[in-house]
Amino acid sequence: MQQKNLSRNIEQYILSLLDGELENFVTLRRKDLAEKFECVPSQINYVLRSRFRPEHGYMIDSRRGEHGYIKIFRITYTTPEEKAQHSEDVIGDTITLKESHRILENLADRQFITQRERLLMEISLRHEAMIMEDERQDKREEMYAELLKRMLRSLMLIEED
Amino acid sequence: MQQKNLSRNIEQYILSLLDGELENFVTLRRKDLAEKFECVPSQINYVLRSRFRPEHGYMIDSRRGEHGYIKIFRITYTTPEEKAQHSEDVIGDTITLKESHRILENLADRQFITQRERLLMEISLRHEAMIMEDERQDKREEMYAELLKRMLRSLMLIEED
DNA sequence: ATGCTATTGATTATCATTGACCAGAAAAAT
DNA sequence: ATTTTTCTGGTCAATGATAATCAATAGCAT
Repeated sequence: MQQKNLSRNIEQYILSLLDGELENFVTLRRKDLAEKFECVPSQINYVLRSRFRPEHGYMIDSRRGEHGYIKIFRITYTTPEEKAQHSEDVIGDTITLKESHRILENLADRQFITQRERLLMEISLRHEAMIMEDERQDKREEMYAELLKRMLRSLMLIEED
Repeated sequence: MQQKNLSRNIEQYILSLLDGELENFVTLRRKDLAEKFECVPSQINYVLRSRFRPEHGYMIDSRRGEHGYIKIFRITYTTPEEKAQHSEDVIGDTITLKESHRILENLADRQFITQRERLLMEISLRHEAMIMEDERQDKREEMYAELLKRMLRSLMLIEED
């Protein structure tokens, strides 16, 4: 019997635990969680792997055997520089448009950026991709104009944040 | 048997869903929508691609597999079309970086855009300018990464407005 | 006739669930 | 002190359920 939105439910549960904590981490047992959600233990690993990695803003520490545990940390930043560095780490040296989209989605979900800002960045990336395709050297100013127009048009049509 | 105005009907349906929402987004399933309109699922992708891109003021999040979904965000207002038109008039068909800078400064002063948004656009324009200079065809992904990093780093480092 | 827009279906990619098997730590047995 | 057992959590591959992409047509407006 499959459950509905099992992964999502487990994710929400973990997040609620974190919110309830004074600390920025929560400790739990894989076995117990699996029992609570009536699923196989490896389901927990799947949720952690797909939703609680550093690129999502979390880190995991765990231990096996007797008194085993899983400890989930919410990554916090003390300085803006740390935040910036984290973004750079997540992006790496190369990135696809698809990966960019995923990152922006995540940042917007976590409210690090507004939807407007996300929109701007999506547009810029797409525009850049478009440019790289047909490689014209001249017409630079037309290109600046086009990009700026796209961005402003989008912004003008939306509400303030 | 092809339908008439299929894409347009789907577009209208999605827009009506968005209008009916208190939120600025709507979640739907591609499969269901395709069934409702008695068309192949990929038709939905066509509609999204041709009418709900970031350039149109919309953004899409989606997931595949079990409990997959498509989430459509509306960033745009329908009303201030004149505002957008005004921007386009001001920019014209060509523009220099210097002129762009002045326009953005002015827009920020008048609080049509936030300082963060202005920054994003300045960065995109400069980056685009840089790209056009040395004309390399490959290394696209490095370029996306570089632009995105610049934008995010900048956003993270400035104070909130 | 040409070029843009729309439709379709085959193929590919991604997400979620499950269970069999692997690895490590502590307790128990020797 | 060493070995064995037990009690954890981790990894991986198979499967099924979606959504995305791509290329081939078809329709339509100019």
